[in-house]
Amino acid sequence: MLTTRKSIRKTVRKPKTRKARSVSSTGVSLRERIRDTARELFAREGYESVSMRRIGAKAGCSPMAMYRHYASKEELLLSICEETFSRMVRLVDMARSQPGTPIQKLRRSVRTVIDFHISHPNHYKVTFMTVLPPGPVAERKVAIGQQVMDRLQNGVRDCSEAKGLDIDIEMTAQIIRAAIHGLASSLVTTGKCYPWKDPERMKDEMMVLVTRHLE
Amino acid sequence: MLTTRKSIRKTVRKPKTRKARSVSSTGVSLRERIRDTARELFAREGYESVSMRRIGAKAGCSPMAMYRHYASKEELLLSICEETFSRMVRLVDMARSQPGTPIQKLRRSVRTVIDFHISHPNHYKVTFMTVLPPGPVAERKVAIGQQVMDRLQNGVRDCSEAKGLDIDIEMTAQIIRAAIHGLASSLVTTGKCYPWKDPERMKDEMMVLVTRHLE
DNA sequence: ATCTTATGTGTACGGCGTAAACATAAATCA
DNA sequence: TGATTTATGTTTACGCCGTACACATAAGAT
Repeated sequence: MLTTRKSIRKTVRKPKTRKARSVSSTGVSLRERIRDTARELFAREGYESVSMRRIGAKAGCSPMAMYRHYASKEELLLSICEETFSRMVRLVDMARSQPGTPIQKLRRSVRTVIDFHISHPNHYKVTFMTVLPPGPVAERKVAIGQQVMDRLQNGVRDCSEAKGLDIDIEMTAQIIRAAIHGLASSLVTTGKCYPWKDPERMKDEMMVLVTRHLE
Repeated sequence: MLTTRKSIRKTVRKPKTRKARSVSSTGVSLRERIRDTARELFAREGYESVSMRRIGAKAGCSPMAMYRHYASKEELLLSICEETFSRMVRLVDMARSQPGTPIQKLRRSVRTVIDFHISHPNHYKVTFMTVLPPGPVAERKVAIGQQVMDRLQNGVRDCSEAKGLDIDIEMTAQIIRAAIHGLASSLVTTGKCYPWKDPERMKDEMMVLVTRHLE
């Protein structure tokens, strides 16, 4: 309800409570409305095809209003990516905190992430299928995404240590990551227009394939 | 040497031999120069970050000259994708025509495609990591890419029939495709900036993982 | 009440993709 | 050969784009 935000361009100030000027009847701040609108448009029409002007029109503000909340169109995109990554981290942490053997936890993590991507194609498309031009913003995105990889690697390490396996933990994690993205991108991009044989079974088979040597 | 091209906007005419006007001393037509320049720039800076004006400047022609060879910026991109796909098809066909058992041929195909992607990151980035906005051009791209999938599926079918296996051919091919792209995109995007553990072994392990149940 | 800060709008600029009109070299035909 | 047609280039111009900048005003803080 009381959404507090400090300016993005000025230095940090004492974060006293301050209500946003225009909080709609739904209780959603303009900042969130902009991000939600942008995510939907970016996913449906592609980052570069969507103009700030159109986002503003759909979110109900002037184009320049968005620059009070996001320094640029790129930063707006990055903010969506950050949200996606933080959700992924949360999902993986939850999956690993549930009871089970290390291999069960790892597979649950992988499965959870895949399902998250499939059921949130907008997040996936914007976060993983949008290439933003090389530069500082792109590098920040990579750094943030690394948090998920760290979790994945820890899951593999647990399996390895529990069974005393002699495997390359880093490489195994990277193969799993590649499998997840290969699957997710294939399913998300083609969507319903391509006759996938049985997505659920495909997910299971792929997951088992890349983790079989851990059990 | 004698590069013949008919107009892209006028109706078909009798295709008599006709030399292009400006074939540089290298024997490379303007059309090829534009495509090569565009591929390099698209791969390095991203499709949307590169303007037709800049491509023209680097290729040595006016911006509008390119519209005599490609109907739009999108069609220019599609032309690069077509080139990539046709090379992939050629590579897979070669790999399958060499002697060997079906499984050997399949693995050789997969390995060849992966290596092609890794050693031609520009082609890969432009063809597979550039999302062009939904529309007729995007659909044509999917249709063309299907040719490669057909080859892959045939390779899987050969394995299945040779051994009398009871597997889902279509799904297996799709899993292999997903694995290829997961690996290629991971390796190509992060390039040398990420400390991959041992790309060659990673390729081998992944390839074996997704084809093990075929031998 | 006054001051400060947060958050909105209006206007303007340089760059974009490309339509339209024009120019001319090359090929074809008489 | 000269005339005509076709292929292939340039110039100009239009309507969008991201966003810098200047300004307006609402919401605490004092």
